[in-house]
Amino acid sequence: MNRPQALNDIYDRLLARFGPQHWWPGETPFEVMVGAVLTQNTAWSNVEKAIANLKGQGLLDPARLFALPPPLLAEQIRPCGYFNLKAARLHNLLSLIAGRFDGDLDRFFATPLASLRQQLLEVKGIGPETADSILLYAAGKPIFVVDAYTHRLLSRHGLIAEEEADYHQIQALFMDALPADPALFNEYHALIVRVGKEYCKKTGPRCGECPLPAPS
DNA sequence: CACCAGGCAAGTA
DNA sequence: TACTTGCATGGT
Repeated sequence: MNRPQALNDIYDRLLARFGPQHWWPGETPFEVMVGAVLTQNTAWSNVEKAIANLKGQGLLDPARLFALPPPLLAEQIRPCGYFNLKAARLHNLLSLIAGRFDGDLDRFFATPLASLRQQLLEVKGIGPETADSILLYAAGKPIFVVDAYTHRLLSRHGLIAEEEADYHQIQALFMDALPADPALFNEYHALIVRVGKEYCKKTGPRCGECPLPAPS
């Protein structure tokens, strides 16, 4: 079976088994964007605690958060780990939005996709996955998000060679195989995380109960 | 106790 | 270019 068909088949099986996932967890685009930075190499349950702190302090707002000195921001996001690093990274991102877009997230997201992605990647601390998560889940752009689960799933099912697994190559596999539909990209990535958390963890995979065909 | 979780950048050779 | 390391909390 060719790869585009395999990827479409996997989507159909995941959707049939798990149903729509309603991602990304977050009430506003700004909250989603902040969550994308805070969840870097971190369990989402810890990010929730950090977001709850910010919300409780009334800080979940571009101007308020940018005005907060990074050491105080770090204190609020402590539960999600790497707090000094992430405070600086968030501040870098907020600085871009404040400086070039007057703190207006809608204006920032109205930037053409290629330019918007490039500007995100120029922020120190925003790599390809964080940029694409913001583009897809906060801005609603047609970009496929590749993460550790995506990489692992394709590798375990023999759809990529381990060393071939460059971020943009994996992204291209999905974007070439699927129509450029943000709702579809959203759902597919969410389903990959869903099956990954339950059956395709780094250690202890439970392939026998996984709705996908067992790896060969 | 060890290992893992929706990365990224900086350092080394 | 290709590895390696630091960053850090909370759950299993």
